[in-house]
Amino acid sequence: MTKTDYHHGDLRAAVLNAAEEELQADPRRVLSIRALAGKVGVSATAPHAHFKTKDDLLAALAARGFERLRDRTLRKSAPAADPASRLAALAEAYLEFSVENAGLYRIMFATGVDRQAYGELHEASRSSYSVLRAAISEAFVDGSEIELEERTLAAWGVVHGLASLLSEGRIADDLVPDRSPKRLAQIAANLVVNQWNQQ
Amino acid sequence: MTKTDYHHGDLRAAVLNAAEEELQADPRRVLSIRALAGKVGVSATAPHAHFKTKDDLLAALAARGFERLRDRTLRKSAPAADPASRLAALAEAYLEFSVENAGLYRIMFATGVDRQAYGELHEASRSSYSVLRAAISEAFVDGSEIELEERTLAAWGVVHGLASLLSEGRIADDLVPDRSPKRLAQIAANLVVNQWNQQ
DNA sequence: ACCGCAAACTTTGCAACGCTTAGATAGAGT
DNA sequence: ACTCTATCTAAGCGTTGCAAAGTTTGCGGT
Repeated sequence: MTKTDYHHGDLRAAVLNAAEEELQADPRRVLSIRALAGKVGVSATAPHAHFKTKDDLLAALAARGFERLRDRTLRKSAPAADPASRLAALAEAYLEFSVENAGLYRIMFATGVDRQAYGELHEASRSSYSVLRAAISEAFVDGSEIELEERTLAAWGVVHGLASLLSEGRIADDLVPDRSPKRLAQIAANLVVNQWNQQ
Repeated sequence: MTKTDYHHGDLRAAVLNAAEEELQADPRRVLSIRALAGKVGVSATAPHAHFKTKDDLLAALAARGFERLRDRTLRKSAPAADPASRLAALAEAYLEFSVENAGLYRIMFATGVDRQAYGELHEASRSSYSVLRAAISEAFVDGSEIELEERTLAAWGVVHGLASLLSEGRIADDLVPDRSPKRLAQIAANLVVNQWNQQ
C-alpha cells in the first residue's frame, strides 16, 4: 500500500494470518501456498522466500497454535481455587480452543511434519504440555515421579482425545446429552482425579 | 494374468490392498490414486471407475480399518475373566492396532471425509464403538444410562487420545519409562475404572 | 449361438498444486 | 552514492485429482 507494493513488508506473518483465516472459515480445508499468496496479493511463489517447503509453513502454523493453547490454558486455569477445579478449568480451556480453532488444532496434531526438525514447534509443544504437567503435579503432590509422568500422560490423552473427537464433530449428538466443552472438561477432570461424577 | 489383462478382475480390492501396503511401508505417506494404479498395473485413472473421488477411496479404507479394529478388540477382549481386565485387554488391542496400522489409523480419524456421506464407514465406526460400550456397560451395571454414555465417551477419549499420540510418535521416550501398548492400556483402563495404579 | 449393452479400462486433456530456477526490484548498510 | 542481499515476479517442470471420449470385454436375454 506504499508507493510500490513490490515488497510486502511482512509477508510471512500475512501468509500465516491468511492461513488461519482460511482454517477459521473452513476447518477441513486443505491449505495451498498458492491460494494463500493470492489471498495476500502476491505472486504464487512469493511465500517460498519465507517457507522453503509447505511443511515449514504448517510447522510455523502449528507452533503458533501451541503457543496460543498454552497461553489460553494458563490464563483460564490460573484463577482456580483448588487443584481439582484448576484441572477442570484447564481442560475446559483446552476443549474450547480445539473447537474454536478446529482447523488449526488439526494441523497442530497432523502427521507429515517431523516435529524434531522444527525447534520452534517442538518447544511450543513442550511448553504447552508443561502447563498440564504443572497442574497435575499440584493435584498429586504425594505421587512418585513416574506416577506423575504417567498421570500427566493419561490426562493429556483424555483431553486430547476428547478434543480431537469433539473438534472434528465425531461425537454424535445422540451419543451424550451434553457435549459442551464445559461438561466434557468435567468428565475428563473427574476421571483424572478419580472422582467420577462428583459434580 | 489371464489371456488378456484388460479387465483386472477385482481392481477395487487390489487398490485398497495397495493402499494399505503403502501405508504399512510409510504411515506418513500421502496416498495418490495414480501411484496406486501404477502399483497395481492399470492406467492412472482406472480406479475412478470404483472410487468416484479420492474421498471415496479414503472412506472405504477407513471403513476397512474400523472393521478390523472392531474384530481385533472383540477377539482380544473376549477371553477376559472380569470386566476390568476385559477393558484393559480391549484398550491394549486398540493401542496395538493403532501402532501396527499407524497409517490406516490416521486415515480412519482424518478429517476431510464426511462420515455422514459414507454409510459403510459410519456403520463400521459405530460398530467399533459399540464394542467399547458393551465392555463399559458390563463394568458399570449400576450406573444410569447417561452415566454409561458419558463414561463410554470418556473411555473412548482416553484410548483414542493415547492411541493417536502413540501411533504418531508424539510420546517422547523421556516422558514416561514404559510406553508400550500394554502399559498405556493399563493406565487407560485403571483411569476408567477409578483404580489408579492398582497394578 | 448370437447380439446388444453396460461395466471396466485406456487415452487424452485440464486445472491446481509444490517446488525450482532465473531475473527484476528495492531497502539497508557502508 | 554504491553495493549487497533479501524479497518478490515470471516461467517452467513434474505430479496430482478429475472429467470426457473412446475401446475392450464379459454377461444376460433372445
